Amino acid sequence: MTTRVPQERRRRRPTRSGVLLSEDLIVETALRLIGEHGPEALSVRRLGAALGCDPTALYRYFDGTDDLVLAIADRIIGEAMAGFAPGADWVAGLREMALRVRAGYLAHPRAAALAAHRVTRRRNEIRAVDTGIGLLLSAGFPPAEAARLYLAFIDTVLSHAATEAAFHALPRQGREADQRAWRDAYQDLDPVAYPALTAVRRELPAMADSSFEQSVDLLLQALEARAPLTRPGGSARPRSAASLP
Amino acid sequence: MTTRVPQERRRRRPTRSGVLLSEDLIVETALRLIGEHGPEALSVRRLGAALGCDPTALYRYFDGTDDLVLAIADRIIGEAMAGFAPGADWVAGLREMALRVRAGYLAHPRAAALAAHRVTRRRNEIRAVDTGIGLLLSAGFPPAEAARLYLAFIDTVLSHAATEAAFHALPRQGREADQRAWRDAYQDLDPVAYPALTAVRRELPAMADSSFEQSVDLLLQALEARAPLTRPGGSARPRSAASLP
DNA sequence: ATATTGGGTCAACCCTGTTGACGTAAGGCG
DNA sequence: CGCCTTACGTCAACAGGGTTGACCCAATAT
Repeated sequence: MTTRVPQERRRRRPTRSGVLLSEDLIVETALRLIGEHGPEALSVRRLGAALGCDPTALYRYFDGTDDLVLAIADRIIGEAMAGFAPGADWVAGLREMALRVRAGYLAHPRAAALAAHRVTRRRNEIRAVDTGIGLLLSAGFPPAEAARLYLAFIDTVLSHAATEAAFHALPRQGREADQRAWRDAYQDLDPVAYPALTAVRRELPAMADSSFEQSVDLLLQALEARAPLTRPGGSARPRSAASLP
Repeated sequence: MTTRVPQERRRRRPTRSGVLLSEDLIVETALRLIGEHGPEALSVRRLGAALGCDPTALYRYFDGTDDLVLAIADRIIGEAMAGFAPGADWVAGLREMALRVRAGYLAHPRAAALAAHRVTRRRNEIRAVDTGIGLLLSAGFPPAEAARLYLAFIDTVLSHAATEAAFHALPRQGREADQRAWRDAYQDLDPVAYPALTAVRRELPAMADSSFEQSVDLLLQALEARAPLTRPGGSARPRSAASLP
């Protein structure tokens, strides 16, 4: 497994350009690079150039690109969940949690696309799991069901966020092509071969939009319907009238 | 500018090693390559070597790596949906569709990691979209809502499948380590700092299991609750009976 | 039989991540 | 204060990636 840098770095030596490298500085610069010049700007060489050091100097701080990406991912999770304090309404809490995770990933699409399907098992992730399961427990779900439902919830949120991030991480060309596809390729179809597509033809351009919130809403609706306790916030959303008492 | 090969290829010319190239042969070889040696084994050069042709010959059939990946994705969809004929029960139809897509991606776990997040805009995908939207229309949803809900449905299915495929694509070592993590790393936690995790401690090993079916069930439950028409199959939802003892 | 052109080949360019050797300066220690 | 160790920044090099343009042969259309 990754032989990470053991402890506090004591000895510092400025680079040729006078910069004092540090793990934090490298991660921050990597995120800035991605934010400014697009997802494909993250490479060891470019990162070295942005830091004003030799690219290979980064290998003194990280075992490789993978290790660096994990460090970035850890920071993203920390940023996303920073200051999150759920209230009494567990449905609203889960929804905000979903939106925070999604925003965190979308803020750094390339890093997210690389680290999306990975279980970090680090502090920030553990804290998030505790928070999420806590919300389901507060809804009255017994422990076993709370754990299972949380898994379904977070897997849905994470995999959707990963999908969106992966799309944003595509090179500009492919991204636009994918969006255009719903207007172009799906428009002139044989009505006999594709009756359903023909029926919803005018709605297809909207398929380029994100389904994240729609999916989360559907999931939360189902969770609320199954919850042993009614939630404190009351039924602010129209669909919950159909839920069980 | 995707200048895809217009129609049937008429002129054939064997490569130096005597192989007759074709779009199908290239895609099949790519899938075999990925299945045998992992996703990183897919490169234009290696694929050329496996086919017994010059690497750049592939550019006569695909605009680039991206185009090839889309063709691979579409073939996986085609394999998964082959022979699928939904009955009157639209919920059951969507569920089978979900399971088929999942099985298709799991059959090629390593290719799925590359392909699952893309819009192929090819024949097999278009047919699948038509089928799925058709099922929602048969449930009585108006066109706009059918399109939006289908997007949420298929995005959930695809992104979950991608997550699972990515896990299955891990080397055996890392997979077992990930599963052990739920027993090990999440077991000895500070009960004060992580109360919820402590409460569900005995259920955590189950977190290593898949949440695919659970998530699909939740989604279908929400869809059924919103459907204008009651479904022909009756309301014998497997969920309530399938809940844990 | 000849003209056309699809498409396989080759060389070249610029990008990537990663490694090993090298040397310099920082910091502990006498 | 000055040595000695070693952290770490630098450099050169390697192997592999995608993609392009020129070249030219042969398969087909006429």
